[in-house]
Amino acid sequence: MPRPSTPLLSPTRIREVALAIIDRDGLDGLSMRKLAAELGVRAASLYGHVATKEDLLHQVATSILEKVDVSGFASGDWRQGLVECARSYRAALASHPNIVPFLAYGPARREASLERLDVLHGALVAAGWSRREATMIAAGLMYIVFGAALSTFTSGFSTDPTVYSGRYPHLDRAHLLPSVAEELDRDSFELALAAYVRGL
Amino acid sequence: MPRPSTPLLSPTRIREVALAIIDRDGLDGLSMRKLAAELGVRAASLYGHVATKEDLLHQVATSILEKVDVSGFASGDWRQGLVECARSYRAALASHPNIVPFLAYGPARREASLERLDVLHGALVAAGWSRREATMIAAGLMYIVFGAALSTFTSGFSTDPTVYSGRYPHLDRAHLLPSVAEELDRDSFELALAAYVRGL
DNA sequence: ACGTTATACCTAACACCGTTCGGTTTATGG
DNA sequence: CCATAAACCGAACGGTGTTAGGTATAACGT
Repeated sequence: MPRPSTPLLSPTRIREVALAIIDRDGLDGLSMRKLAAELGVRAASLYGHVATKEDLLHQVATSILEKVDVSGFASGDWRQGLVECARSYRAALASHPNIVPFLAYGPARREASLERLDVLHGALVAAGWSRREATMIAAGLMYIVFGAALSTFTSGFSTDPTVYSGRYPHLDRAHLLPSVAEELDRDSFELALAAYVRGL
Repeated sequence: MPRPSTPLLSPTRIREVALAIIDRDGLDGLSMRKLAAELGVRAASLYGHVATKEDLLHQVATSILEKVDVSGFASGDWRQGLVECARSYRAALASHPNIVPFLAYGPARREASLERLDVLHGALVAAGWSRREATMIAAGLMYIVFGAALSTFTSGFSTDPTVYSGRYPHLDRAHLLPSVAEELDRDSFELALAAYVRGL
């Protein structure tokens, strides 16, 4: 199949299908050959639109990061701004959890991340924090956001009660967790966020 | 080379060299062939000692997690216990940063993690928190520990000042960060930890 | 001391991966 | 109408994790 009348591929479509595969099959489940197949194309054709697989992943990452909303700082209340910014950040990450490990890699190099970081940093400095303090406070917020988005905690529990019963005295009801994992994850995030902001 | 007089391979030696490669070349820098080569052996020989590469990574992960010390709870002061536990956890992770992304994957399934989690959970319940609260507090602590260990924040900055100057008004000194990244990372972690524990 | 067996390594191969090279056909601009 | 560039393809390269089957030796039972 040579040059078709209407192109089969576009950067946008490639990104969308790639993200869909990541959501469905995980980060390791994305291969250029599989992506091409789902686009009705062969792997080599992708390289006319994308420099490399890593480049594609960065594009997908950026498309997710761009949904983070930092307008909460407009209120002037930096604590509220911090909370709303963190919520928006986590929501963006939680909607595509499989890509978070990649997203966590060097976020400060991504333009979309830097723009938001700049707003955050500026608002903190305007509120009276020193530059260094503002950097550290923003870092701490990112710790909680990414830690929560990795969702490494509650979702890792097994649904098989025999894994825990009798072996870990204080975790003998840990098997209950997966059934309410989503709610517990959100509540844990909110608790951590509230405690952090209050403790500043 | 058939059966040598003294075995070249042992689970311990394999784990040590694997970790050394990960520390030196990153998580993606570890391949079974390279690992075998550094052990003076061919790749296939590894499979007599290790079920799979993922199995090997879990073994390495466990060997790191086992160094986490939760004895800080013996003091009876749960806040202090939380802080010391988090410090120990982060120290263990920070000494092998390249494996953290793998470590972050489902830590609650690992025996070494569960043991420590059990101690943490028990101490919080003993201090008067409900089971659910204890779970969430422990989760929040893990958010900060893993978020900080991913070190995704300060270490991601470029050393090239032109990347930032003039483009992000509040980050115009961001290029200074890498030179003091280690100290800033530690301080950011301590600040986040202190704020979190105080805010509980 | 000798034969058997299990051990600990090997070579070769499979199926997959990301990526590149050199075509082939067709849509598009002059 | 022709030249050119676009968009896709087949085939290949070197790499990956992993398996099957082979081989020589160390260790063991008699």
